[in-house]
Amino acid sequence: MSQHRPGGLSELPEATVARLPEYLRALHGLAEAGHDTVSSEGLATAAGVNSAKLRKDLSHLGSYGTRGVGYDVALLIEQIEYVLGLTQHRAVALVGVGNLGHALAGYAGFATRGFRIAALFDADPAQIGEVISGLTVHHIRELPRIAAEESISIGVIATPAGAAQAVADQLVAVGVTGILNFAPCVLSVPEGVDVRKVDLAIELQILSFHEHRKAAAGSAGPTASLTALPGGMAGNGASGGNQEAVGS
Amino acid sequence: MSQHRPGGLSELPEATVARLPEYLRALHGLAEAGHDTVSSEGLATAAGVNSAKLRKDLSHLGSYGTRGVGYDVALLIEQIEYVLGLTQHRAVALVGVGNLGHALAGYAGFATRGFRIAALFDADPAQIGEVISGLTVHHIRELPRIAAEESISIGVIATPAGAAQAVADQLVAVGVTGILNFAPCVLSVPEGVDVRKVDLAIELQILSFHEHRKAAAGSAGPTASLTALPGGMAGNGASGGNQEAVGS
DNA sequence: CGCGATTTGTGCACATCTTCACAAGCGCCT
DNA sequence: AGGCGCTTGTGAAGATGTGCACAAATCGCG
Ligand SMILES: NC(=O)c1ccc[n+]([C@@H]2O[C@H](COP(=O)([O-])OP(=O)(O)OC[C@H]3O[C@@H](n4cnc5c(N)ncnc54)[C@H](O)[C@@H]3O)[C@@H](O)[C@H]2O)c1
Ligand SMILES: NC(=O)c1ccc[n+]([C@@H]2O[C@H](COP(=O)([O-])OP(=O)(O)OC[C@H]3O[C@@H](n4cnc5c(N)ncnc54)[C@H](O)[C@@H]3O)[C@@H](O)[C@H]2O)c1
Repeated sequence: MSQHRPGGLSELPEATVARLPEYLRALHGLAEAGHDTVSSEGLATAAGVNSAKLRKDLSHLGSYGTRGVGYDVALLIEQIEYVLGLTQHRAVALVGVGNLGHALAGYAGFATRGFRIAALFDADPAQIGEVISGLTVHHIRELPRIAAEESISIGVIATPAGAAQAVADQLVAVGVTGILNFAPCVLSVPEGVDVRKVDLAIELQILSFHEHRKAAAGSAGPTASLTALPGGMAGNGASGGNQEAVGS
Repeated sequence: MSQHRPGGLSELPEATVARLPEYLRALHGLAEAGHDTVSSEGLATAAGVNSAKLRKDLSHLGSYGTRGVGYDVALLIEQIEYVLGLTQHRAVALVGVGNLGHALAGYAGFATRGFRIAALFDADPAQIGEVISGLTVHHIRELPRIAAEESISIGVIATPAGAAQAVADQLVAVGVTGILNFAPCVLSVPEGVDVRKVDLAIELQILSFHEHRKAAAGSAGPTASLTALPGGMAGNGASGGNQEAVGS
């Protein structure tokens, strides 16, 4: 047969990488439910995607499905965990144990899904020394020492936006090359460092757009255009001129 | 001139919609810094995107930039807020005030970016009646009454995964058509209801993949292939046969 | 041993998104 | 008034992602 040579990790399409964790979660669920094998259709449903897409995704890993049967659940879990680099539980540093940081520090999903919170950091003297879920909060200035001891590879930033860039710089300085940023700001990092951002407000605003769109479609008919645009005169009088986009 | 007819909200590419909130955040920063106008290059940098992409995105809104000058900051803020439906502060219901829910309930970014937490819900009798950031926690069974009073349009789910689908069903039943789900599970909802999901573990796993990839490239040269694949024999002996994908 | 039922893997066409490159438009300065 | 430099808006090409539809492979069964 083709043998296909899985190529390199670099050849995995980014969109596929983003879905593998979802497949993994679904597979763990299936394994707990006692399934030994699963069809692409079954797994696709559990993961909320199209089955053809799922098959194509899995084929990129060199895929060990069996025609007429499906995929071996345990084997597939192992494959995906390997590809994602989860076989070693990576050490994660969490910086900023405020409102959100406390919740994250106590989150069980860290450990159960391939990670280990290795250390907590903050800059506020009042927080230093506090123990959260068995972990002591260290001053951020201890980051270099602890990063070396624990071989931190991923950093999570849960500080206010104003401090995020400075924290990112410090993380990069101690060798962290993957950052998950909860602060609502753009981080600038050297090439080779990956940043992913989670912003609650952005998610809500995207939902809001769809609410708005649905409402407009309902009230103004299927051809609804940008009705009642704020026009141009509000902020400043300049550039006025031509905003007759109203009503239609 | 072209006049371009902004078409409808429906014509905005989804990728563009997902970036508008980021532009909006950057614009607010620029406004506070005292800028009246901004070039596509400047705004693109502040938002962390390519300037051509930004211009194309803005052109979809009918865009009122001025050649040779740039965009009027205040006007653009207004335009984007209108398109995203933020001119009315939407009412949000938060269900599940555990670890994460507490952090979300106390999050100031809700209010400052176009939303109003209208009510908190939980199922745990121990939580009912508690006041968090000025809001009382209600029993989930009061959802219908309160949803009607407050005209909730968006629901946030911060319950354990096992309860998420039931909560989603209840939200949909009271007319919510936009859901932000923090529970690690797939929600099934009727057509017309939008679900967005935030999963911390998935983000970390994607970062982990890139760490893994970078490490492999470094140690095994640029042509690094899926070295040391777990092989095929672990889960079960079946389907063995042809896993000589090792080394090569 | 062969056949039919089932399910994978993938070629292909289509859709969406990104990026470049540049003409057209605008304001400022002389 | 005219020219110049700057910036937008967009056509076109390429890259990436999606989904259909079907041949190929495998299993179970008679
Ligand atoms: N709370 C939420 O639900 C929520 C949701 C989405 C996003 N966010 C974002 O997450 C971030 C944290 O939110 P929060 O509500 O936990 O804020 P917070 O103010 O409660 O906590 C911030 C913590 O960061 C620490 N800190 C400040 N500067 C630091 C530095 N230089 N180094 C180390 N630690 C530092 C502070 O001492 C504090 O403990 C913010 O950027 C916020 O916008 C929060
Ligand atoms: N804590 C985190 O940092 C974090 C991070 C990412 C994702 N999550 C996810 O967010 C969710 C909540 O996490 P958590 O740590 O806050 O959990 P938690 O157990 O602390 O809180 C869950 C809350 O939901 C309530 N609840 C349970 N069933 C309910 C129902 N049917 N209706 C209404 N309320 C109900 C519980 O009473 C509890 O207060 C989980 O799915 C978790 O996986 C948490």
